[in-house]
Amino acid sequence: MRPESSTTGQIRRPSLIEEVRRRQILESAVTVFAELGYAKASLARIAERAGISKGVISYHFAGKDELMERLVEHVYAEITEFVVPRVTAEETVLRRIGERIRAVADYVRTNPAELRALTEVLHNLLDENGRPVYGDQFNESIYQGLEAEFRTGQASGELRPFDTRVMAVTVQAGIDAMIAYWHSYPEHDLSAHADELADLITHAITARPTTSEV
Amino acid sequence: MRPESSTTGQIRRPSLIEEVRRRQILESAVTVFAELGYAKASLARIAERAGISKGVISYHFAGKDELMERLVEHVYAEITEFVVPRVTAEETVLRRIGERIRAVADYVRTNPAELRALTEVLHNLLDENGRPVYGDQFNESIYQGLEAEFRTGQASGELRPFDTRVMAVTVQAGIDAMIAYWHSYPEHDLSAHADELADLITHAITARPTTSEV
Amino acid sequence: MRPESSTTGQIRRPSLIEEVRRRQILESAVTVFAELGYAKASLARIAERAGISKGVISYHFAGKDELMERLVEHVYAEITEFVVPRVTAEETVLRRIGERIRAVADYVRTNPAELRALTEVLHNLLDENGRPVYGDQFNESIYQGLEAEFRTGQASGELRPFDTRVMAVTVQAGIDAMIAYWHSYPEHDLSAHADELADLITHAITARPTTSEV
Amino acid sequence: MRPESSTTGQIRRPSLIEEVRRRQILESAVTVFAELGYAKASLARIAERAGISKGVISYHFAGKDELMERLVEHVYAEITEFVVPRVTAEETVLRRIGERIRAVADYVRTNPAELRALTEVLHNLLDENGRPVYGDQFNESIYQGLEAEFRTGQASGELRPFDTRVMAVTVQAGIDAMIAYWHSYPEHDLSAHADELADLITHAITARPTTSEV
DNA sequence: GATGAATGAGTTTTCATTCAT
DNA sequence: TATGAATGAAAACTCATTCAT
Repeated sequence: MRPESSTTGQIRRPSLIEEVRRRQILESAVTVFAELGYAKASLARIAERAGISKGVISYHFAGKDELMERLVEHVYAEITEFVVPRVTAEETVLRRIGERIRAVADYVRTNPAELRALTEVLHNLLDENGRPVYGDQFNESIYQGLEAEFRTGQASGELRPFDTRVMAVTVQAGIDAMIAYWHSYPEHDLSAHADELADLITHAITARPTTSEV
Repeated sequence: MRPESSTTGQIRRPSLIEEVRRRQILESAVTVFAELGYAKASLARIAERAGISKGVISYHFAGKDELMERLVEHVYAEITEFVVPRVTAEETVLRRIGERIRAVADYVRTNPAELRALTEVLHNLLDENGRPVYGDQFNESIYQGLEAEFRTGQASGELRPFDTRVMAVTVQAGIDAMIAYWHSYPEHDLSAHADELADLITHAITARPTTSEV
Repeated sequence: MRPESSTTGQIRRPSLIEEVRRRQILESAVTVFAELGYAKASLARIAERAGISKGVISYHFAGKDELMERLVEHVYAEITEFVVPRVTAEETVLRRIGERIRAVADYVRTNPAELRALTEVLHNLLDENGRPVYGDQFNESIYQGLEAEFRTGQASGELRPFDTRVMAVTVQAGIDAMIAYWHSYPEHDLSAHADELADLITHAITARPTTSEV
Repeated sequence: MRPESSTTGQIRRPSLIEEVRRRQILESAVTVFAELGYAKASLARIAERAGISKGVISYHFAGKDELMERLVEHVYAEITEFVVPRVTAEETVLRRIGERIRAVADYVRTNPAELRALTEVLHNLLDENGRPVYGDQFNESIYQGLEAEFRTGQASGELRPFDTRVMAVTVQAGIDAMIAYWHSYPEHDLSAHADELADLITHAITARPTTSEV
């Protein structure tokens, strides 16, 4: 058993070697979840992929659930680290939205498995009561970030009035769908899709005279 | 074993009682997939919910995979039956798009389990090689239907020029996300979301002078 | 999965063949618990002894815990069925106590494994909070039966005054120890022990002038 | 590995620090066996309780079995040290028996975990052939001590004639049951039980005219 | 002396599937 | 047609033990 907490109640600082092992296990888990999907991603296969025995996983993680939670954190942190600097470097709301889309596309092209694994876990992991662990609680922070952008743009007159929550949900859905589509059709031009999606959203949100008649 | 084909080589016409049983099983399956999620939906639980023994399922379906494929067909047919007449009754492209969104929202409000179950199976079912059975191949017909609409509108000048495939993927993603969001937050106003989403898409696709600068 | 309850909520009447299987499994379990002790009595070994696969046990019992609870009931019922008629046939308190002891000794000589298995489970089975499932709640009914006897005898003047609870605990302990001793030393004369124990208890409980000076 | 014997063949004299460690481990083991029971008392939990790593236990004890054997010795020695002086201070057989009972009760009230842990190991520890390590071989010395007392009393006429082995087994069982009962019902008056038990045994063994008719 | 790390056997349980009746 | 019964593989997890540092 990995010493989770000492009798002094201090948080144990993980040793270097442990850090390496955990990372290695997480990366195997990413591969396996991405390739085999949630339902077939067993600890045995993750261990096999990592070239270690099953027990090692149990040693470093309290259980499969903790492993998956760490996986989510790990991938999410990695994406954020990649995307956020590129977004904040832009100066207008429209450019920031567009850059967000392109940055995610770039990340996904470089790390094709990561986001797939993240999605698998996010969509399927249930808590002990059968409710999704990351229902939309997970997306919530993304939505709030987008809504803040939208409100800024609406205040400045750059953007038209619209329901920011619906827009946020839809924009994020468009990004996710772009990725899923590319996963299904790897020969699809991801960059072009990203540019087109950015343009689509620009049309949807920018202020200008229009007559909705749907 | 259920006689799949007679010695005469004819396709066996399912008896009435068989049809009833299959429908009963499929409906139990829908409930169980919706409530428990893909990973926890076992044949035992589906049988229990239907009040029958597990063997019956094996008798009427070749296996769990076939049951899931029939479930997908069953729900998809049901949705289509509900949505298509409402869409085709509309006369402009914009109204048809809007009606499609609202019809799906109405369906989902009346049959909350159906689409959830469909999503679970669609997202998770893999073939014997571990590839998604319904990658985006499943969405393909939806995309093509939307693209046809878009091209009609573009030809008539009603819609601006854009990549119809990206638009189709994004519109369908917006609809799916609307449903998923409502599943997470049942108190969310689904009708308002549908209207807002229709408006959003209208802005994104209608022709008018604009200067994209994203 | 064994159909535990139908949708009608009726208690399922176990079929004959199921009854036979359950009895067979319980008897294998008795043997294994008696021979290997609680800690080494695994479902695998019980199945092996019964010549069936592990799955069969899971089919007929909800889990290892239910199996053990059924084992306790099974053995306890068997002993009671054997002992009670012999005890109730006697007419004085002293003879009933003596007959109880001898009857248990006779039972144990005929069924050497049963009581050993019972003791193993009784002593070791813990509930989910780590408390003994059959703490003394199990002995409680035995104690109360003995106390009723004692009070009857005390009321009639046949027995001297004493704390009936302590006496009940001690008498039962004497019986259990007799059995355990015989298990350790199979060549020990169990009948003679039973007679001697009956005599011992007779001295301890009968009314007559005495001067306690311990 | 701990050097069990040097190359000179001498028995290694354990260093002070080693002695301390072993005692610390044994005391943690006592706590864990008492609280969790035999089946759930793992080396991991013992190490955790002691605030050390599992490896330390392996260093100081050849294995879990040796640890348990040392635990038995340790607790047994402690009890003996506590009980024997009080017993030998008494001058008649009856008083020595009574004092033995009361001393054990006093010990157990002061050290509630010790005897519980002892019982757990005694009842469950098996040798490599699956036989109990401490069948009644462990009780043998206790029985012999009691039998010596009884024979002394019988020789002096203080006690009536009876089978000393059966009496020894029963007296020891009465003591063990007293403790177990108190463990189950901590609010039970242990001292009163001890006095009553002593009285009970006095009646059972003292010489006086009686007509056994059981 | 002590530790963290790793192993591999063994545990219970779940499950899709098969089959005789 | 339907059922109860059985199977065997695979799952997650626990554990005593070993070993390099």
